[in-house]
Amino acid sequence: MGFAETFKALGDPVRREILVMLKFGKMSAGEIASKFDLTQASVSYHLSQLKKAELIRENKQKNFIYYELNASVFEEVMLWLSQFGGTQNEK
Amino acid sequence: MGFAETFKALGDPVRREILVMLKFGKMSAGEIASKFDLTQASVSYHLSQLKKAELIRENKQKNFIYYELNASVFEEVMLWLSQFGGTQNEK
DNA sequence: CGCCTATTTAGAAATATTTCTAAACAGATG
DNA sequence: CATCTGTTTAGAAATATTTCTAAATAGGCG
Repeated sequence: MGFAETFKALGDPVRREILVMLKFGKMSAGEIASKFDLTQASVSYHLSQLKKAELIRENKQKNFIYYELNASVFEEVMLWLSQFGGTQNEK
Repeated sequence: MGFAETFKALGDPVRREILVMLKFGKMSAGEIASKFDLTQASVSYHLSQLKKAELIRENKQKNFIYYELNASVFEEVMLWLSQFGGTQNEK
């Protein structure tokens, strides 16, 4: 799977904010970019990092590219983290 | 809390390996360093990053510094991740 | 086809991270 | 106290990441 890429992707505040935005539904690259004070090219770079980490999926329609969350990788990350006792078991 | 630091800390493979080692019990800085092909100074740097992220705690004894996991921050990270549907609910 | 519109790619500059070597520090011990 | 052991800190070099501007691509539309 590649935890390195996943955690690196999650390490950036812009990328975490993109993920939070996508919780409320899919958005096009342009819509996402408009929420940040960054060029579209920079936001495109962040989207590519999130996609590489498989935290989001893209889906082309007309000449828009829509992005949406990919819940399964979040699950895998949580599973990995749970090995450190991060649930409400012990204590 | 500071998810930026936490995820950045988790993004490095050496640091993830340190965390996995600490699952089996506390270890001194020297013991940890001996498991890597890196100088002690470099491993010390990684330990400082993990400590800054509060993923580990230190505990001095004699002239050794022992490191151990801090489960509570793992919990917070999992909680944050769960907002993205990363548990076995929906579907 | 020729041209919009939405988005990405390339390449460069700025910034941050990782690693090393050398030096410093802190506590125990002879 | 002088020194040894375990570890960190400082500073520099190597590498990676983030951002920008400018150019390229891709698909739909008149």
